[in-house]
Amino acid sequence: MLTHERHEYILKYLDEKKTIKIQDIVDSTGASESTIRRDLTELENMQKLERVFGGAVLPGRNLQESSVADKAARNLQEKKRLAKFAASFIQKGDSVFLDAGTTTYQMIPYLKDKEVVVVTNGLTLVESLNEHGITTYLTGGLMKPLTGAFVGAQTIQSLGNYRFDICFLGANGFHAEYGYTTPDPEEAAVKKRASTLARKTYILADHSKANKVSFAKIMDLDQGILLTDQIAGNILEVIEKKTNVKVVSS
Amino acid sequence: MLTHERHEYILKYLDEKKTIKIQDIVDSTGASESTIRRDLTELENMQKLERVFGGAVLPGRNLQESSVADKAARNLQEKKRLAKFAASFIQKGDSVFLDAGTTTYQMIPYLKDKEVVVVTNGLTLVESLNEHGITTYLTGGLMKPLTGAFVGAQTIQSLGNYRFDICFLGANGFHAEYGYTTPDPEEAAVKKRASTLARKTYILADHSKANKVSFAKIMDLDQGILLTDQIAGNILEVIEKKTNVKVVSS
DNA sequence: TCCAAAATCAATCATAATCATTCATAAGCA
DNA sequence: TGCTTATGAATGATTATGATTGATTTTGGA
Repeated sequence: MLTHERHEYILKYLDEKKTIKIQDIVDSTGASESTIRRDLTELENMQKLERVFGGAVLPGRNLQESSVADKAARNLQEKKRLAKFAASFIQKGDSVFLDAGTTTYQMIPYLKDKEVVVVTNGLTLVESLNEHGITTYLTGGLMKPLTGAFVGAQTIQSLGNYRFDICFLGANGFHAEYGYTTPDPEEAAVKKRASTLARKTYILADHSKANKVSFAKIMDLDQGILLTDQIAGNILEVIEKKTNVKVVSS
Repeated sequence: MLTHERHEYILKYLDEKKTIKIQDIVDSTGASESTIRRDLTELENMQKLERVFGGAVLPGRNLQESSVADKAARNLQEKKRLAKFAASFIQKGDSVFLDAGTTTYQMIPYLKDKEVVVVTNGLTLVESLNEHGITTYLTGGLMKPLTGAFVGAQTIQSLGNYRFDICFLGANGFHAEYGYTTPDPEEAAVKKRASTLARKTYILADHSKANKVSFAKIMDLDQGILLTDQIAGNILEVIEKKTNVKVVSS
């Protein structure tokens, strides 16, 4: 069976049943599990489907809710720990840039008593920041429905009006050679811009992001301080040569 | 049964019946109690439901939402009529400024087929615009918690990047001598700025705003076209001398 | 009201399923 | 032949699951 035929089969099946199990595909196509996994990964990159544990589903029509909320729920406790740790680096009265993202979102409760001014590009963060009584500026611009992050020339320009004492960014991967990366080039550009406007930049990325490389580069490792939870010994050594790493005490 | 499938099942069931028992889910999915508990915990983290003893219910709307929703519910039908009327002035392909506010919010469904590009200063409008697949830029800036409107120098500056074919503003009062007014001076400044960048400006204000004067002036009556529902005869005459008025046909 | 039984709960553990990654091989193509 | 791409098997890691435990909450009768 041709690769293309399998892809067609998967998509057609998905279109009818909305959901598909890897084992079922293996049984009906005769291909190996590895191959089917590769198929699904590829189709996911084309945004034709969304992978879930054990199979795949049609991409949520309400992407904002389904996939972002999914991610937010995952490892919530670890995210909170990392967020609290990150917030501990903030001084009273700092001007803070807070990147859009589920981990940075968890930092908000810990900003309450710091008398900070926050600038963010995250739509979902604004309301929560306001509820906590934190003075907040939103960059504005064009919104990415998937992440609720603002991007584009307008966003970049907005940022130029500010200087930050401290800047917190999310990243999908960090790698000794390729630096910090994230899937969307436009979001990467915003992150980079924010970083250059800050006296100190911290990147929040848990251990699952170690050695991962995503499509768009944000910046090199040495441009920021990495905050993470735990990390395998030998990887840590390589990374530590390039950047300053701080690990949450467990 | 995939984890994702169970989640879908639970949410769908909840959406119909408003309430769900753990035992019922166990019986109908065949999964263990532990698993279902974990499902519910996760869905609660996503704010898709609220756990109660023995099961789960649909999440209760928080206070912030309810008070805004209250306001929105008031005269909802009239607002929708006025909004639909306003949208009828939009040409295909127009660049549109949409002011923050409950009436302008109701215009969104009618923008769908107009292939417009929208710029707005209203936080609550962005998500709805995105759901309707409308290309949207948010001005950003400092948010006014009560109205969800962005204001300040940042907002004003953002606006300077655009020119609008058509501009829709809300107002709390219109008056022959004092013009269009609104309670917040900063919001008034944004409205005025948007108006000067537009070829045509429409103000949406129902009859209850007639002859009312609020603290901050947006602009004189002759700077825009007033859209309203009905208006007492003698007032209308006075207003009409100063501005172009269009009344919804009832 | 109070108490005890029943139901439900969170937390933990071991197991099973699924996962990404790597490597060696096979197939396609110049 | 030499090169690229696709495949399948093996691995160790990650995630999901079900059973068990003892704690907590609800229920219903005295």
